[in-house]
Amino acid sequence: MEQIKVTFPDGNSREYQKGISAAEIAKAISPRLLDDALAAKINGAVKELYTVLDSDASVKFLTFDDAEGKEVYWHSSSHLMAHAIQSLHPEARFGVGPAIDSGFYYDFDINKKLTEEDLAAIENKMLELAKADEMFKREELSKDAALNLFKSKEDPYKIEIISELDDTKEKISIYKEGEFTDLCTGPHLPSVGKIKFVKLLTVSGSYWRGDEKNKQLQRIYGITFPKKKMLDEHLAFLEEAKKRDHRKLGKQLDLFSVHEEAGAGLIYWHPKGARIRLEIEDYWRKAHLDNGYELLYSPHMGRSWLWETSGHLDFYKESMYSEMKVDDQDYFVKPMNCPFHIMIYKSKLHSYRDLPLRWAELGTVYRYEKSGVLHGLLRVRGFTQDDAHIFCTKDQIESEIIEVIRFARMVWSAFGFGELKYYLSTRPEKAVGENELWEKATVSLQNALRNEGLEYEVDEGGGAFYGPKIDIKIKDALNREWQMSTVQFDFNLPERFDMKYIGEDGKEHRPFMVHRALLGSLERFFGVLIEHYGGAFPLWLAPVQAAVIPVSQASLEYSKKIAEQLREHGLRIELDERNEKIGYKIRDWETNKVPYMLVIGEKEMQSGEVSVRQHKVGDTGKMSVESFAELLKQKVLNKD
RNA sequence: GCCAACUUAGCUCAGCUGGUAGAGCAGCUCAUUCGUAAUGAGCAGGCCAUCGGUUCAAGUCCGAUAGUUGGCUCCA
Repeated sequence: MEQIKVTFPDGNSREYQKGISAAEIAKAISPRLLDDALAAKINGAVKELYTVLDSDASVKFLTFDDAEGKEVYWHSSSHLMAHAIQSLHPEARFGVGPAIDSGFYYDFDINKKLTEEDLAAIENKMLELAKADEMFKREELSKDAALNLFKSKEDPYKIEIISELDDTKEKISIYKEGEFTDLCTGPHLPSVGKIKFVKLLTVSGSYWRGDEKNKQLQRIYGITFPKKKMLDEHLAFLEEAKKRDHRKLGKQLDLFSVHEEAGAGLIYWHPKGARIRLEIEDYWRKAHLDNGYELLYSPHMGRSWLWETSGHLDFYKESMYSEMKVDDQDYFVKPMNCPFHIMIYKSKLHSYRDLPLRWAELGTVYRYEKSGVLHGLLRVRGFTQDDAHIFCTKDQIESEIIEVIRFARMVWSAFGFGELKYYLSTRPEKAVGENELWEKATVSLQNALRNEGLEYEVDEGGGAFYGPKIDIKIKDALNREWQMSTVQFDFNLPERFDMKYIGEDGKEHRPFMVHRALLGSLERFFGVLIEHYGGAFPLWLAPVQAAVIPVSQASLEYSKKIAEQLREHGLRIELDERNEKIGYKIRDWETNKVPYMLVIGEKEMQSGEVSVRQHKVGDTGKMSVESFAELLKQKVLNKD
């Protein structure tokens, strides 16, 4: 019998009989591996465990610990859910059901409007079907055969998908699992029995293919796990995320509000929230001034000429608020700051010696967002961007981009976000600007990332029509990713506004323009920050840095002096004058997540010290007022 | 905008199949003067989101409007 050589990820290789399946190899290695394995990566492609090997190959067994293993697991779970829905509601027709980053969903068309209460029944059915432990059987078939199959099942969505496939290019395959057959590329688990723990999370409407012109289907999101512990941990994570919800904390800590009577999606910053914003802005301004930026202020509205010239009235109108008449002229509230910065640029003739210009503004813009997408601070209709525009020459773009990336990293680490992810988006099919410009700009973005030694993902064709870009995502304390920063070239606006500078050669040249936002918007950033810190802000941002708490009225006068003394050090201090027991007041400041509490009673009056209690830590002993002030000032300085 | 759920005191929530509203916290007053996560008593607080309908009777049922929440390609 012919032998083949199989190489494993650790570099070792072994000989097996030709025609052996991946599952048999796993079994030969250890029964435990066969048990844990969900699929196999054969020569770089994820395949079913029962895949047969006919020639030398590299094989990696995928378990639930691998991202690709999870994907197979959750994708198979979506089939299982569809199976359960079909057996409970035979009239159901199915859309698509992929695995997602955290679980899976399936879209389907059924007569009944499902509510969250119906999910339990589907969950139970899934567990029941999983017990039957049916295999996922793959079959390949021609386009006609596939069409006939789904015509017989009267499933218009699958028919639509198949009719767009080309079976001369790719095989059309279906998977059967017990009674349930689905169009699918796979790969899948060997059998549904691997799916042990199920939690269906939400049911919602979703348009067929995400297009609101199409029929709205129902979507169920769910997640599954092989071990109970994993499910429990996931549910605990969801619970923790709920606790940190910025909308909840915003109310609880009196940071901000939104008022339906006064308009949805518009944020009111309360004194404590505004205090935090002020600290953010102060840091932001100083950082920009220290890093070669100039700061600008620009109007909140502009005449239609501006928006016609910029092109916003052509390609951005649906996100802009309607015009208002001023002296019979149409004015628009700004959705972006860029045209204003360009007007400032154009207010005089520029020499190449002026460049680069780095102009930043905390610019408040208003954009129409559909009512259904508004979400606390994260998706709003009015917000302040930490916007900047860089105007430079061709020779400067690379160093400018390097500088922006370096600056972004510095700002993010100041706010406690060390782990960033970078995404480079290149030229889409429809684009303005010459190829050479795109090439040059894209290379400069690439070089900037490489220069900093950063890993990045490339989204081919994912750039805006006016230029390539780098997006930066941050990871918060719960490991969730947020897209925050963006650095975008713009080949459109300099052209439209006919921007120029006089070069060394005495001739007119077009400057390069880069849009750049780091925090994105202060509202959204604040929301992310609240969740990242769970409302317990670091000292330098905390609206109240320390509360001075007299044990009884007897030490009130002395406490007042201490509070005053600390305020003179520039610290944000509150004095708790309430006639309550010490335990009550401590509890109150603890729940308000104030970093420090100073307990002042008879003993402290005698010794002239303060008793320091730290949030979440507890009593940390006595020290002098001055050394406490110095400690705090040092921590503020270090953004500790 | 679309689908679903939701909207009751400042906040968090009860209020069963229709019979005109309840708790805790917060607030105010009084007593207490207290040593590291809730002292006690009392008072006050609501056009039950808004508008309309069904009914002898609506917080409760129906409809509309506004808002909130979860979603609306992470592509078989």
